[in-house]
Amino acid sequence: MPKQTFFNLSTEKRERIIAVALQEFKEFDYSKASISRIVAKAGIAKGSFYQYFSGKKDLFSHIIDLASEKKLDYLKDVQIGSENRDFFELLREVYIAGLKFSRDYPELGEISDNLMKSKDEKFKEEILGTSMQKSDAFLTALLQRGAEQGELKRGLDFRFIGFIMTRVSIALGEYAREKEYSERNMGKAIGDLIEMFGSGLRA
Amino acid sequence: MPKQTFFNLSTEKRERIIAVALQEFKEFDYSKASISRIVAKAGIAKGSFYQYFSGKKDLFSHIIDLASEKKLDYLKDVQIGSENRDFFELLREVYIAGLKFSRDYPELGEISDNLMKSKDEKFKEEILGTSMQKSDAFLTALLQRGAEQGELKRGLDFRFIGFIMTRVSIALGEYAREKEYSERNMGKAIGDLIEMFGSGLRA
Amino acid sequence: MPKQTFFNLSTEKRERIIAVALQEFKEFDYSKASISRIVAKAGIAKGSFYQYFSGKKDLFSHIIDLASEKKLDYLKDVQIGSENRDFFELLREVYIAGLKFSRDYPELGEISDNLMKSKDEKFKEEILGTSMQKSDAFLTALLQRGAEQGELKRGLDFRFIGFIMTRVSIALGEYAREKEYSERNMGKAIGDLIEMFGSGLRA
Amino acid sequence: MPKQTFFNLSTEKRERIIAVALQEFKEFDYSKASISRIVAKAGIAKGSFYQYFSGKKDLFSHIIDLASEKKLDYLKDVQIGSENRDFFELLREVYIAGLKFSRDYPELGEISDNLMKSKDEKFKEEILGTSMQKSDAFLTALLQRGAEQGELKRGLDFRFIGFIMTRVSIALGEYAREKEYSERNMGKAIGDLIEMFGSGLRA
DNA sequence: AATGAATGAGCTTTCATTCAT
DNA sequence: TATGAATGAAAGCTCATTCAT
Repeated sequence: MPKQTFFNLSTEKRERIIAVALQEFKEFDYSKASISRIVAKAGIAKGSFYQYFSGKKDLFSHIIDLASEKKLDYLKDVQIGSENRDFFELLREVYIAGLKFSRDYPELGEISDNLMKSKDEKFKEEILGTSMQKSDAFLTALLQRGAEQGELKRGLDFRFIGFIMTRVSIALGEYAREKEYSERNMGKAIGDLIEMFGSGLRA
Repeated sequence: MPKQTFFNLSTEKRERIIAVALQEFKEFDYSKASISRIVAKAGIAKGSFYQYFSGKKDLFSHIIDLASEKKLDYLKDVQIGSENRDFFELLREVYIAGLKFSRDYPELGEISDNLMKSKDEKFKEEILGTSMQKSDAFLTALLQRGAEQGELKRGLDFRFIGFIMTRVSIALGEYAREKEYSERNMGKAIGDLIEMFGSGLRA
Repeated sequence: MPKQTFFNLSTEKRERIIAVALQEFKEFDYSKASISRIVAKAGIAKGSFYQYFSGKKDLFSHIIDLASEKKLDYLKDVQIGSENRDFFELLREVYIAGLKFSRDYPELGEISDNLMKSKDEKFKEEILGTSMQKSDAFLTALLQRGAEQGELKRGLDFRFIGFIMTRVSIALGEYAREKEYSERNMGKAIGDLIEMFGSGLRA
Repeated sequence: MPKQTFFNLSTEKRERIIAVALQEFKEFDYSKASISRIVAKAGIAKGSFYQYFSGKKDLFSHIIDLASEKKLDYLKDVQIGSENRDFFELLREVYIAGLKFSRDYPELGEISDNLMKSKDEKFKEEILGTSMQKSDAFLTALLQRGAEQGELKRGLDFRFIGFIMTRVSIALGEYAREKEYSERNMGKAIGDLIEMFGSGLRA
């Protein structure tokens, strides 16, 4: 958590720092990202940085928090609650929500995806902390409910399928970023995906 | 490529060095991996290391080569050529081959998967070089053939589906490593996967 | 160019660093000169050095700049412009200026002379950059003017003579440093030199 | 001095080693020259090198000895002894001898010139040892004799003039190497030089 | 005599973090 | 609160020389 001093800053300065940090963490992975570069680009003193944040990890953690928060905003739109929703429809909406988040906050999307792919589990947990990727929980919960409502085949290992679906979600974001996918094509890709998950690829 | 001196080493020493390096690259990503640590653990002099390899990249590159080589050994078993093979059967075999590779060479598997997930495309290409992940080509070729033989639904974006299948393949390895999946469970997971790709998850 | 941080340092510290660096580059040639030794002698942290300079070359380059600057100060006293100046009188003054510079800044003199003698032309140009040894230009210009005003024998290869005169100028500095030449003897040596250049050594 | 083992080598091998070493010391100054590179190019084992020479310095020293020896051969042709030789004629011959040596043994010439220009007096003496640049002695002796025979102006500081003439001799070699001076132009340059030393440059 | 692997002190450079003002 | 100089451990790498065979 940033120190109070950070929140006392003018909005302009605070946002400037975050914007620069986003650029940095987008361009370089955590260990390569440089505090020196960040303070230089943000136009603040080195010492000041350490008055706002306890260190590099604190800043990164804060950014991941921002990402989780924003992503959750998009996921909130998915009306999971209502009774008669089809699982695959919901899944489509979850994927669409993820893509919209990625489109609107490309840096946040890329940074948090990269964290998700990180192999350093200890670090990952340290950073994600309690916020522990709500979106994963989302998918797992969805799957669970689908199973309970009998929408899904019996006998599947849902933990495994959940794991796969999460990775696919991340892959979807990557694909979108790589190919600069248009809204229309994104729809097509997601369509293919849902089709695949729903009734398979077999002719 | 390691220098000739490396290959002149006793098998014991050569394998010791590789084993230590595998541990290091498994634990740390490329930039954090430390030659100092490696030579200390392997019990060789710093200077000796540089008589064997031209540098850190050379060592890493060699390890990736070993991984590609081993993985290819496993993929060779997949009889893609024979006429009447069903696409999904082949896919299952490819996934199984990948998992067997991961089981038998867990460090190689993890290290090369991590490289595949790296966002530094330039570095990736530099390291993979010509060997350019034969396994990806494998999946894409498979998909292509399946489409041509009319085994797959029409209208799918195969580039996208290929991208997803590759990620899923990587995820499969990760899952296996994480959960120390038994042979039996691995079969189950792959079964679920093929079922999903084939006829979907819908009840 | 040193970084701004270097110029922000207290005069005492800045001069201490330069003094130590002068000693180092005087004693060792560029490639043998050691930053480790310099920081140790100057009593600063390794990291600090790299806050002041971008690297060894930067420091060396700065020292050469100082030398050029100082030397130019001395050459400015030579009134080349005035009409009726005899070439050999001017030459004497140029040599005297060089010697005074060498006397007042022996380390700068030695270091820049050594650079001039270096065979690594690429490195030389990189370091000298635009400042490209103003003193050489000085001698060549002088010679040119002398020739035009008919003060010099016809038919001489002035490029060659200029080359020789520059080397002699450097040799003069070396001689002075080696022999700890007194003011008086320096005058004598230069007198001999001018006599030689002017009317030869023949009895 | 090389060890006896070196002289036991076949002429072919010995000469190959020397040829490679010449190339190396010509291209790099002493401290930058690399034994590893030399043995690689010469196609001998590292250990072998240390059976021929006690170290880098020994090899370098041997090369300088070769240079002194060869140069002396050329200087022997200058008939200093005969009574009626004019000093400036002899000087011309000395310079010509030097240039011929440089032309016939360009590497030896460049290497020994570079050593002469070195600032590390201790190293220089260590290397030159007793052979202590016979050519310098030559020039000084010449000057001495010229003075005694009344061919030179009185009152000159001969030690200084000798120093200068030696440097000029070195400069001459450099100039020849740099400009790929033809035999004819070399003659012209030396002519200018002798004219300068003899009766000066003044019109 | 020949080999070439082994050595290790030394190099330049980086960077998150601390601390005095 | 803001500043930016100070820090030092650690990195990758080089190379003349030694040593065991």
